[in-house]
Amino acid sequence: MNLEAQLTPSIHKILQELYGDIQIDQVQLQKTRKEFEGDITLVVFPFLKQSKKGPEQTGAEIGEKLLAELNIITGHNTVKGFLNLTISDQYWLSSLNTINDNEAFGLDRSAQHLLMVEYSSPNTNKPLHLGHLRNIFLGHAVSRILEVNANEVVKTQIINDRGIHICKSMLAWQKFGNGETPASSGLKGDKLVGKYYVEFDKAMREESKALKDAWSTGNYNGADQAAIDEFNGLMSKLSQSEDEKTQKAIESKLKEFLNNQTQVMHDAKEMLRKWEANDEEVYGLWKTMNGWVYEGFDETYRAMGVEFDHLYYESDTFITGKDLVEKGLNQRVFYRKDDGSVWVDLTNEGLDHKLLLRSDGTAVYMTQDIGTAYQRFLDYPKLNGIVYTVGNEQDYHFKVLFLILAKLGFEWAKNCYHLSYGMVDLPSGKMKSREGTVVDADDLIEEVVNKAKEMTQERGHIEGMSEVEKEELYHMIGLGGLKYYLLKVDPKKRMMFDPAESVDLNGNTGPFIQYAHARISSLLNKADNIQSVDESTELHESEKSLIKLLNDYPEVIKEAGNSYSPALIANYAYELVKGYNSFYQSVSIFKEENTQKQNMRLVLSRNVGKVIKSSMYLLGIEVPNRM
RNA sequence: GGUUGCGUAGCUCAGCUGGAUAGAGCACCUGCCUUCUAAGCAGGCGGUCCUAGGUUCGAAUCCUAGCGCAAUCACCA
Repeated sequence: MNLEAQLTPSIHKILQELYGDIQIDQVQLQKTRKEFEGDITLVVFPFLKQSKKGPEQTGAEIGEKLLAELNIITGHNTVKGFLNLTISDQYWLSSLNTINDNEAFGLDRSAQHLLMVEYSSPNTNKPLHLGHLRNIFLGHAVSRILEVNANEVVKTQIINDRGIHICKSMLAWQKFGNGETPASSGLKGDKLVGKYYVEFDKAMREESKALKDAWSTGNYNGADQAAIDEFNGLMSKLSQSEDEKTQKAIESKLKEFLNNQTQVMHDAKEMLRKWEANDEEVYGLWKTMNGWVYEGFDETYRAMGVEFDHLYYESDTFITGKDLVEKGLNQRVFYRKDDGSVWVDLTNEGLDHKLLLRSDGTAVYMTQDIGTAYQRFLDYPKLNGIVYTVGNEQDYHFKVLFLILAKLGFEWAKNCYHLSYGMVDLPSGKMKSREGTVVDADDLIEEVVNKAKEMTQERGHIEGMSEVEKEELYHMIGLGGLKYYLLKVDPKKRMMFDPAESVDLNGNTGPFIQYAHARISSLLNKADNIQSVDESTELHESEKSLIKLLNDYPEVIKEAGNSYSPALIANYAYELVKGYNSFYQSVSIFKEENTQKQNMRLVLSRNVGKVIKSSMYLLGIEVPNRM
């Protein structure tokens, strides 16, 4: 139990003795700011009415009484209505011993609930990029944070392995690939498939442009009349549009229309139909190319140091989704329009109508998500809830999904949570695949590791390490820096990714924290026979504030769990390391002649190291013993 | 246009359920390695907490309005 929780009841009781009726929530304790003397501060403003005295006098009065009655309080002073209380060194030293005795300090692995955390969830038509990195690191870290908040966690992803986008890559590969494989080209599987996705897009754009030019000059070349009419309608609207916004809207409509008229697009759609009809050749190609992608992804996940317990594929769950929609239709939760499409009416919930099945009976994204959620609760009957790590561009989607699941009568719907995170921007603006500004995940990882290598060699702390150990170290530092950089920002917020800053080693960075751990390891290597702390040892200010920080750890873990925020852990670890560095610089350990003090400093160091390692583990970051 | 989110130092970000003189890192400037790892430490410079009202003993934090930015509102995913 932390100090505040421990003190509140006794202080409340004493205040009642002094002033009569005082509510317990009027007892507001906070940490004493470092410019004042004391450890914990009681805000006295709420008691002025009952005390009928000024803030200074009231504070002094309460302070005297607390000093007399509570023996862990050894002093007090009142500044402008804030009663600062000093807590005995003995209390702090005793808490250090408690921490020292508990190897799993702050961690509750009791697994009382079963949760599923979904993250990554890529499409199988292109490689992972920077946006996925934030998603993956976040989901992975949140999984670990939930695990130490009394949950068992199943880590999962939903792989978007079917649909028109996959067929595009497949078609382009058929047309232009000449049988190229990852083995024949030396390209990573996901990169190879991504290359053909780009090829498709290029072919479609070229054809689309040619079509526009031809049709603009009246050369329709046998196109059907309805299409020609729509084209001319859009063109004349475009020429009449006045403001920029409507013009842009019409342009994008025109573009989409033209894309849909192209032969390659027709072929891709035909391929999708064949896939749904289980056409042997198409299905075989689909299996092969997805297989390449998975091999590529696995390699990237391994480099990232993340893993999954259970994979879901949309090709397996979209049928379930369709069945559930039919069921909902029968229960009159949904309705069918004349054209055969199926909808849900969410106007009572303040939202709109939402499509669940197309008029041709095929599934949309929402349909698949309904099926996947249902399947998960079938697979795990004890499942308490699902956490979806998905960008905030899909806030609306998940709001709708959870409402639909509730309407279908699933009680667990209320335990589904959208872990919504902000987009990652580059200094040059948004990432756009069209403009080639997408930062590839593999490239980025390689870059940060190389940078770590360069900087580590420059420092020269690694003599005597084997080549393997060195490579591991570079990887640990590079990736640690990258993860920390992406995780230290509040997940909910949009963030700026500055490539130069992400490989920085100084200040609020991953390597800064790793470095502290390496220093501590090196210290402990030189020490022998560390005992528990003698509670009469005299405490230096920097030592006391470090012990206070250590005491905060369990609370930080809880808050991080409640708010699904690894950023709280990152910020805490940074504060702890800053505190440790300050301590490290201001006192000496092996030159200390007082053996009690020396031992206490070693215990303190050991436990700071332990908490650094533990908090970094929660972020998915490894810490070295040397660097 | 409707809805949602955001707006804090030159830049990137912390500031928990309202509490003291708003904090870090980067950048810039000063010091500190014959002492346990200088990827460090100590210090300096830097603020209309978007604006205007309101609630309160007290507001960066809560409420209202406005301005700006972003996302979303598809038989896309």
